[in-house]
Amino acid sequence: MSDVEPPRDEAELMARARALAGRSLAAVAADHSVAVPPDLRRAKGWVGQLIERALGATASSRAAPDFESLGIELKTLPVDARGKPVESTFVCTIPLSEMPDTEWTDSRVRSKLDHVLWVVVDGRRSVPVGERRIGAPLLWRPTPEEDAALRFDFEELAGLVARGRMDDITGKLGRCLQIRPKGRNAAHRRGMVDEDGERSRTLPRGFYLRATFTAGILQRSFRLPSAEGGEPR
Amino acid sequence: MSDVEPPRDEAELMARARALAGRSLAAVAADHSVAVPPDLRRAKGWVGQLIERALGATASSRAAPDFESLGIELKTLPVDARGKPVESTFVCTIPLSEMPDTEWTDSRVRSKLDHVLWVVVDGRRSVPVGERRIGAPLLWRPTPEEDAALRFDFEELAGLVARGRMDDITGKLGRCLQIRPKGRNAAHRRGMVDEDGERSRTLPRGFYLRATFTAGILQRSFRLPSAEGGEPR
DNA sequence: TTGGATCCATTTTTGGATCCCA
DNA sequence: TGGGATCCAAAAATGGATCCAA
Repeated sequence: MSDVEPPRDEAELMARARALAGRSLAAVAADHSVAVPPDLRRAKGWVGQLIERALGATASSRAAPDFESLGIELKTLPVDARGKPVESTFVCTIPLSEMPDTEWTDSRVRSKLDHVLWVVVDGRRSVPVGERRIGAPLLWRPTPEEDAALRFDFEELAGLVARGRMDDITGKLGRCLQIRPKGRNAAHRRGMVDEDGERSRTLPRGFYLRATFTAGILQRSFRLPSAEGGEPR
Repeated sequence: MSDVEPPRDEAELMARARALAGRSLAAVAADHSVAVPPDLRRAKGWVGQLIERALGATASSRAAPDFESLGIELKTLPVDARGKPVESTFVCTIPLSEMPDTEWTDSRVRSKLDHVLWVVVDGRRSVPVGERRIGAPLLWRPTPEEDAALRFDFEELAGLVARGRMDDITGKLGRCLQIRPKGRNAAHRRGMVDEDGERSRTLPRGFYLRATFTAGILQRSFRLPSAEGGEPR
């Protein structure tokens, strides 16, 4: 069971994901002969990579959906005791040179988010990594409202990037989509050459979904369909 | 006695509250190894937090009643020499984004006020904080008349908030429930983005009960049931 | 007396910084 | 370097309210 074949179709993928629900990370790691780290400080992408293996994602293939033939992206989503995301979700790095002439509709952000398999995982630091359990999977496509909200933020941010105002960009911008540093460390710089042939070096950054946005996805998918009753309290 | 367990039921809570009646704040503070401030200018919530401890309220746990399992909210009520409240009572902050689609019945204000344990405390500034005595506790639920009055004010205020007229709101509105600033200082602003993507920054505000309203609660509970005779004077 | 202004403690949220692997 | 993300110090919000000039 150490190497899993890519799922042949959506149904097979979802069946596998549902089979993981309720299992501990230690159990799944054992299935694939993977060692469990004591904590995630030195193994930040460990959970995501474990789930990739377990579901047969085309391992770390670049610039392509995790399930290439299905066009589906995999994202693990760490949550707290109440099921709320505890972290923002990385989407993709900023293709600086492409940004100026890319519309939302054919942007990387949008194609990454077009079809996502969210796998909820216990993200409580108080629980040892191996004992954390995998939760329900959710196959998601943005609703028209979600797409519009993402587009709104994207256009604002893309506008700044296109006008070369990279240094005016902070993580504070964007209601659901934000831009934050993404790289080895703060000293690291990425070179680029702009449209006028000017060279500059900027901090590498990426697009992230705010936790409030992913919380909304989970709410709408898990709360509404299940319970008729209103809000608690 | 430094850490008090949450009361198991209403009877236990009331027994504890009655046991505090007549005691000085210094005495209760000593029981819990808490230092008494010289005055409340720099320790505005001190009395409330002391009583929380003494009664075993789920210490500073947020967005939940003070006595969670009992569904009871704790409020200290500072009074003058004649037993009249000297201050308005803070209820909750305004959830700006929720206001437009919240009815009185399931508003935060109403759920906060649904069941309140009022603990009367000497609030005279002429008396050193430590020497001020705790008064009688009163477990209260709004009467139909009180609920109707609160609802009337709430609906007027909520209407203004919903229509975005935040800047027309002053503390003068509302006969029993009012909206006043609540925050670090007058310069502080809280950002929000409305449904149309418009950004605005408004002064943080909260709902408060006017002192005349809480005075009425005390009157009706303490005066009428005890004395058959008419009004004094 | 009132209502705009302010103060503290504590929890929650943020967003800049950082880590591993292929 | 890009893709998998989490860390964690600092900021902001929340709940406890009272202050004080007009």
